[in-house]
Amino acid sequence: MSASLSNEQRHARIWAVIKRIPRGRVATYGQVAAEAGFVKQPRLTAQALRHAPDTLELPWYRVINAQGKLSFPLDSEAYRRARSQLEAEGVIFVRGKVDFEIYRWRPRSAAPVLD
DNA sequence: CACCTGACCCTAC
DNA sequence: AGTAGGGCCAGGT
Repeated sequence: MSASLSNEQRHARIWAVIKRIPRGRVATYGQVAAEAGFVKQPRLTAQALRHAPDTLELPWYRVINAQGKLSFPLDSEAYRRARSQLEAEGVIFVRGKVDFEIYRWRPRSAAPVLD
């Protein structure tokens, strides 16, 4: 991907992807990055989220790590807010984890996997 | 320029 | 299931 993109441009692209995650679905940091055109750069998603202004009202809680868990300390406010939001949308946690088979976001624009 | 760190990921063990 | 180490890329010091 172009290395001449500014951070704001990169963040904006990632924010746009996050906005597309539907209610009751989740996506991983790596998935979001790849969807925005930044393969193997999951940390870019984390960075974009960290810099995201609240006014954007992004569904940040729908972005979880590749293990199906929330990337926050269990006793943090962020964890509680994210988890209750997801549960309010119907996402079920089993032993602190989300089942990707059920809740993973599958964007239509994704490259078709022909087997 | 050389580390160090991160709302990460993957593969072992 | 939990931990360890390496990989990855961008920013900060």
